Amino acid sequence: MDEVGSSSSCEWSREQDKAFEIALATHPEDAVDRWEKIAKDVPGKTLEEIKRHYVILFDDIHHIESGFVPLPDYDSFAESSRKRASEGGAVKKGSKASSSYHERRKGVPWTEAEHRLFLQGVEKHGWGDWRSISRYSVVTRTPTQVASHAQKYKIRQDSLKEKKERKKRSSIHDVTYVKNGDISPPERPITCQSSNSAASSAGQSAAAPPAGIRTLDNPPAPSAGTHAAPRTGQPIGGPVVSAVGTQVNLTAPGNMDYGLGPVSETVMLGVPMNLGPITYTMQHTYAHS
DNA sequence: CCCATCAGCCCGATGTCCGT
DNA sequence: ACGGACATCGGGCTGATGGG
Repeated sequence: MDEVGSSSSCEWSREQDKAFEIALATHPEDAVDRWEKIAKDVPGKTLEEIKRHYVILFDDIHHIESGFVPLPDYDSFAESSRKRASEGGAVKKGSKASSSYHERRKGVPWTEAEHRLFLQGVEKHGWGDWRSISRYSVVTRTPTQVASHAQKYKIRQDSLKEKKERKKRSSIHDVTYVKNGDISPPERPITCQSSNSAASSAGQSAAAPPAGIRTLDNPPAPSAGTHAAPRTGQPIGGPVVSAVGTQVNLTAPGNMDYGLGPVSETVMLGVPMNLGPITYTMQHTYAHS
């Protein structure tokens, strides 16, 4: 499995990697002639190379999950955070993380693809079975990471329900109309302010049905308003929209949101995929060094 | 002992305020 | 109008804890 970096004959460019991942997602496991199709989608790679790459990838993830592979060298991250800390001056409030050598790893934002897989995994394995979800659905994440993501996801959903009709952060712009001299904020701001909170609470409630946890069943209606002023690097709108970070390179409908309905159940279950900005290939490189 | 859950910390991004 | 400072929020990671 250490061939990734070493076997120059089968060097994979970033583009090829991406094409490979997308092809994996496009052609489900049970697809007829799956590998032929995938090979066709990845320029410059033969069927054999495709298969080998898949095995390597799968192996890597398995090894990483199993803890056999030393984690990527996060020293660079640690270095930068250390630098930041020192630049910022005082170390923050008695952080127990001040165990000098143990710097917190920098988080890799969840991609929309991962989150979709997560939702599918929940659907398939049930809420709480993070291990199975990690193993068969979101293979790019450890059970712990899945659980952590789920925790935040749940909190997010709860808060959305709780705050469906009120903004977290008040603003003078919340006042958008006056009713019979009674100056009161509207049930929900009409402003198309695209702050996370606004977009997800106000915007979402305007555009989508009440955010139930199972958003797969709750596709938000298209809303020009919420999508009008996207925040850089953030998927727009939708109940779970801010659960994930940045730049999703999926070719998807314009208003694709997390948990947005008809994700084909056949899409990529149990297949390593890292659409979006996640640089797992990098991690594998580490793993193979 | 393993795993799930919870709580808290940390950091980056964004919104708002305020001085110029 | 613009830009900096500060406040707030969201998301990811980690440690503690409890249950099977």
